[in-house]
Amino acid sequence: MTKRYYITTPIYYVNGAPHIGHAYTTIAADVLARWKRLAGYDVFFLTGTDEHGQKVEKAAAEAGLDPQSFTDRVAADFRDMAARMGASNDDFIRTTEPRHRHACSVLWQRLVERGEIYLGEYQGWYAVRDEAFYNESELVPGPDGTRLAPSGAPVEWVREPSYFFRLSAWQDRMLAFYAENPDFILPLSRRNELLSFVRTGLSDLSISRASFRWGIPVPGDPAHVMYVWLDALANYITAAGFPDEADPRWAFWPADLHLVGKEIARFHALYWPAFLMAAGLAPPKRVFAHGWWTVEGEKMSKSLGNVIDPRDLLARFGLDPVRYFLLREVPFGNDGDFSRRALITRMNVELANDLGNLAQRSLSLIARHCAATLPALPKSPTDADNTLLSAAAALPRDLAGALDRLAFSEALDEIWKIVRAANAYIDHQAPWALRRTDPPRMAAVLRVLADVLRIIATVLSPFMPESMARMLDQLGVPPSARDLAALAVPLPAGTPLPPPQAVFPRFAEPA
RNA sequence: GGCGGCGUAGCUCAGCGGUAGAGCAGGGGAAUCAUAAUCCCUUGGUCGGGGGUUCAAAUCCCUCCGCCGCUACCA
Repeated sequence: MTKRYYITTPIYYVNGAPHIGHAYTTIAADVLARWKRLAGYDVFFLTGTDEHGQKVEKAAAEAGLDPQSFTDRVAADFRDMAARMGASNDDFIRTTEPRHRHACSVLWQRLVERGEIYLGEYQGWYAVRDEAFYNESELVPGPDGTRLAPSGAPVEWVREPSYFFRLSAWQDRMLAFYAENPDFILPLSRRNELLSFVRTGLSDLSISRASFRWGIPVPGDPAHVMYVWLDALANYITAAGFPDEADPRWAFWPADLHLVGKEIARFHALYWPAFLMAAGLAPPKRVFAHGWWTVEGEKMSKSLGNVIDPRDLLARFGLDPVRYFLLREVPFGNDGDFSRRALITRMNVELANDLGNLAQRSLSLIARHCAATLPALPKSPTDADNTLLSAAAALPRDLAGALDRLAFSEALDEIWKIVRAANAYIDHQAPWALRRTDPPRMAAVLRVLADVLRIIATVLSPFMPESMARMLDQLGVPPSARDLAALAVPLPAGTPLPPPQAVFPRFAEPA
């Protein structure tokens, strides 16, 4: 039976350019997708763009473009970002595509048929200047006693017809769902927030707008377009072939994991499963909300001018070090700080010194003293050999555990324990000294190192695909033998190895 | 206001009932195969303040101080 794994990033809202936060989600999802493929799963990895809504309509107008041309341009930019981040996504969905408009319409109709949608009236304090509704509690008193929006804009009480989703009827069923699926929304802090939100009571959700046009029309009532979140969330089933349940991709539903930023946890962990269950569809298995990055200790903002285009980072530091840093520096789920200094330290200490140099010193000795071919495994391995080899051999299993919990930084920490152990091993064994006293033992030591490096490079390949492919090249591992299962089969002694080349050069500060 | 979380070595954090841990940074030594990288040893903390429970508390309870998140339609 095929093991399947369906993972998604959010679809990114196209009213701004891609920044480090988008890259972060995409990279994390990519690592999991690659890891699952390595472990033998049939993976479907989806990313894309969310292109409807009033903000997009407005941003397009400001850019002097019609909405479709505008979204075409920005969507292309996000697609480029994903590719440059090394994302191995199997599909890239845009909510303006016909397949998605169709899926949304069918989903809507199903909700109507099941009595989950009704036509009502949306009312509230509306600020024309902000084009936004505000809560009573958010309003501030104006100078002449009138109410004002937090922005200072005047507000008026507005009523407009709107379709509603009967969310209030789902409160108990959602609480039961969370109780039955304690790991549905992670990390735990987000689960607590969500539970307390649901317990305080759910109101019905307005799911259509009549005040602008840029969206998917409500079936049977073209004066309304669908609420952007209903539209956006549905992308995850559109891409799985909905409503065509004969589509091979439908076998991937329900999704194993929706990776999201913490700001959109509620949409994915409450509204989305409620919509799905209301439509008679299975909810996703898990939602994980990661944290936010500050830059050099400051919140990212356009006015501070510190918004980083991830592609600028690649140009300066290279793709793999950036991927490594983002997942190593901060426990996934926490907020973190992106600092140039911290990145350079990790590049130089962990990538160049610890791992890069370990490979270089081991491979140089093999190249020079073993006729550039892979030595044979030790005939009678020592305790030191066995300790190191078995610790390395345990990595795939240990990492599977950590990665199932999305503990990327823990996983990398586990790997680095082995890297340090291997550096201690080579120092203690001193193969450069054995060369004179005991050449067969030198060869055995070097083979142990080569095998340990092979395991390390294999399990690290989801994190740093390009660099680890080069390392595996140098270790003589054929492309067909680079998954977890292949680790069980030792490479034949005598395999010719190419000349070693540094995989992670030290980063020198430009003068 | 309500609900939840955090405050542990210079820095980033782990530990969550049994007399303080990791990485980085700092100090000393070894080695010289290697990207002057590595290895070994080591200096740092009355675990935010106070009170309590316990034979025993970073670890449980109370309280105070300081931060932070959520509190409905806003990626």
